[in-house]
Amino acid sequence: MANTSARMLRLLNLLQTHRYWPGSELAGKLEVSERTLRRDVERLRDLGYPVDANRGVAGGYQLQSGAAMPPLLLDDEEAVAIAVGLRTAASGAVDGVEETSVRALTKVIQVMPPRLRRRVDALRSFTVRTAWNAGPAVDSGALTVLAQACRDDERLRFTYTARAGERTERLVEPHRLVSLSGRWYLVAWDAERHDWRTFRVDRLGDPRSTGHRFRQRELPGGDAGAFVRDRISSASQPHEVTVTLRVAADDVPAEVRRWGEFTDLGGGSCRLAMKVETFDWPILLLAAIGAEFEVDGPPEFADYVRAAGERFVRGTR
Amino acid sequence: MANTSARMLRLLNLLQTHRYWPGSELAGKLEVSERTLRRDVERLRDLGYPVDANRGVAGGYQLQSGAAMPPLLLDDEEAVAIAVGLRTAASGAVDGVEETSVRALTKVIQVMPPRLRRRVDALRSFTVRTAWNAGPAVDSGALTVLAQACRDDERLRFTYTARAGERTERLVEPHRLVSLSGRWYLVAWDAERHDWRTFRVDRLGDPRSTGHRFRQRELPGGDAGAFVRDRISSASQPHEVTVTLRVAADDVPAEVRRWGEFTDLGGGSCRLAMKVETFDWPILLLAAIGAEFEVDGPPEFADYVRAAGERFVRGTR
DNA sequence: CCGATCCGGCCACTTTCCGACCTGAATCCA
DNA sequence: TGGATTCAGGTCGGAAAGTGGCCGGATCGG
Repeated sequence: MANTSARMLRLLNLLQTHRYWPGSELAGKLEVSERTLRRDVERLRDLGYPVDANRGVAGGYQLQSGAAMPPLLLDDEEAVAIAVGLRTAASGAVDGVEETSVRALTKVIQVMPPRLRRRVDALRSFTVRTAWNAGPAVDSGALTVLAQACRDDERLRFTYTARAGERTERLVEPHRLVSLSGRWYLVAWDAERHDWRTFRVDRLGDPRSTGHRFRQRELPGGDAGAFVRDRISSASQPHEVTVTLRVAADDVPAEVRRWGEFTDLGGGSCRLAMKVETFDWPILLLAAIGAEFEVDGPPEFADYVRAAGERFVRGTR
Repeated sequence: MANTSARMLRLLNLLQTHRYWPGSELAGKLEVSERTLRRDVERLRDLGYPVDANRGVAGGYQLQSGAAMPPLLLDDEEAVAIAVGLRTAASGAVDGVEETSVRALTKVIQVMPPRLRRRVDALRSFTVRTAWNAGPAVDSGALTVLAQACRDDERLRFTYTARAGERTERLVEPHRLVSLSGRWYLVAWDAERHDWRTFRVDRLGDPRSTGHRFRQRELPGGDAGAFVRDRISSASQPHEVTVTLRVAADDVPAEVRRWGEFTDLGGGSCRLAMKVETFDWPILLLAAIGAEFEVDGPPEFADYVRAAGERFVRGTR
C-alpha cells in the first residue's frame, strides 16, 4: 500500500497542485519522516524533475519546469476539461494541431474512467463548432475509435456512404488519420477489396473495432498525407472573396481583423480578401463591421450577398 | 537510476502509447526479467490502474480505464496540443469549463519545459476566437499568471485601466478568477485600498507575481462568483432575439440548429430564439439558412437586420 | 493436441528504504 | 547582529522491498 512509487506520485501530485509546500506539511501528508521526504525530493530531482526549494521562514518546495514533461496527475475536472479542449482542437478549431490533438485525445479517453467519459459526452452538446463552415461535423467519438484502431493495429468495421449515396459495409485495416483543410480522412487497407482506400470520416458510420489485430502493410509512397491529397484531386475549391470597405483598416476591430486579410487603400477605405468555402462567413464580417462596402468578386458572392440583403429587408417589414 | 519508481512510470508510459505489448518485449525495454515485469504489472494493478492481459499467442498487456485517472505521460507534441486546446476552451469556446480549463492550463504550463511553452505561444496566432462576439479577447498568458497567483497565494502587481480610462498601478492579493458570460474577472483584496475589488481581466495589463506570499482573507459572502455578479449589476443584458422562419425545423441543417432554439410551428415554419449580446451572430444564421423569414423582435434587431440588408443590396450594385 | 503467453508461489540474495540523529547552510525577521 | 526557521545531506543499523531463477498452472488459438 504505502509503496514508495505510489508515494512519489502523490508527492508529484501535491507539488503540481499547489506551490510552496513546507516540508513538514508534505511529510505529514505523506506520512513519512522529514528525512524521508528530503530523500523523496532528491529522487524526483534525480529523475529530472526540478524541485525548487526555499529556505528560511515560510520556505518550501515547488515544482519547476524542467527538461521534460513530468507525469501529469489530474483530478476529475481537469481531465474532463482537457478532453473537451482537445476535442474542440481536434475538430479543427485550431490550425495545425488537429492530428496531434486526436492522438492525445485517444490517450486521455482510453485511460479515463467511464464516469468521466460520460461527463465529457454530456458536454458535447455545448461545444461550439467554430469552423462549421469549413467542413461537415465529425463525431469525435468516432474519431477516437478510429485513432485508437490506427494506433493499435486493430481491424475496423463500419458502414460507408459513398458520394453517390449507396451504403456499404466495410472491413479495413486502418493506417492513418489525416486532417486536410477542415476534413478528416481515414487511410486504410480495404480487407475485402484488397486495396488502399481513403474514407471521409464524416461519411463513415458506426465504426467498431473487431479486436482482431493485424500487421501494418506498407503504404505505397509512404506518406499518408500525400496519399490523401492525391486521391481528392476533386477537392472543393475555396472561393476567393474580395470586398472594398468604406472604412480604414485601422478602424476595423481587432477581433474582426484576424478573420481575413485587410489591406488599407487610403482615403478611409480598405480591401478585405478571404478564402472561404461558403459565403456565410464573410457575410458575418460585413454585418459586424457595419460599414458601407462594395463586393468586388466573385459574382456568385455578390449574388449571394444581394439575395441575403433582399431577404433581410423583406424580413423586417 | 534504474529506480523502481522510474521504471513503473516508463511502463505506464509504454502502456499508454500502444496497446497490446507482449510481456517479453516490455521486459526487454525495461531491462528487467519477465518475472519482475509481472510484479510491476501487479503493482500497477494494486495502485488501481487496471492492466488487462491477454493470454495465448499474440497476447499481451494493455492499460484499461479504471476508477481514477492514471498519471498522464505525454510527449512534447501531445503536451503542446493539450495546452492549445485548453487555451481555446478557457477563452470561452466551450461553455461551463472555462474555470477548470484555466486551472488545468496553469498546471500544465507550469511544469512544461520552456521550449514547449514557446511552441504553444507560437501557435497563439492561429487560434480562433469562437465567441468573439461574447467578449473582448483576453491574453491567455496573463490568465495563467493570475490563476497561478490565486492558487499559490502570491501577491500580484499590474496596471489597471478603469472604465473611465485612467490607468493605475495595483498591488493585490488575488483570490479567485471568475468567468461570467464570456468575460474574465479577478476577485482580489486590494492591498493599497484595503478593500475587495473585482477587476476585468481584459482591462488589466502586465500582471506579475511579486513572489511575496500572503494568507488568504475571507471573502465576504464566501462565494466569489456571487460577489462578481453583485458588482457588475450593470452587466450587459443579452438580447432575446426571435425570428419566424419559412422552413420546417427539421430542414434546418444540424450544424446550424445547435446555435439557437428552433421550435417547429408546423406548416413549413419554425421559430428561432437566441440569447445574444450582439446581433451579428443571428445574422450569420439567417444568411446560412437561406430561407425567408420575419423578425419578431426585438425592434432593434429588426432595425439592425434591415440596415444590414440595405447595405448588402447597395454593396452589390 | 501443442505452443505461446500470462499468473503467481517459493526461495535465496541483494538492494533500497526508513527513521533517528546530527552538522551545516541559507534566509528572514526583530 | 543574533536567533528562529527551514532546507541539505552524511551516517548507521534494522527493516522492508526488490530481484531473478525456477516451476507448476491456467488460458487461448490453431
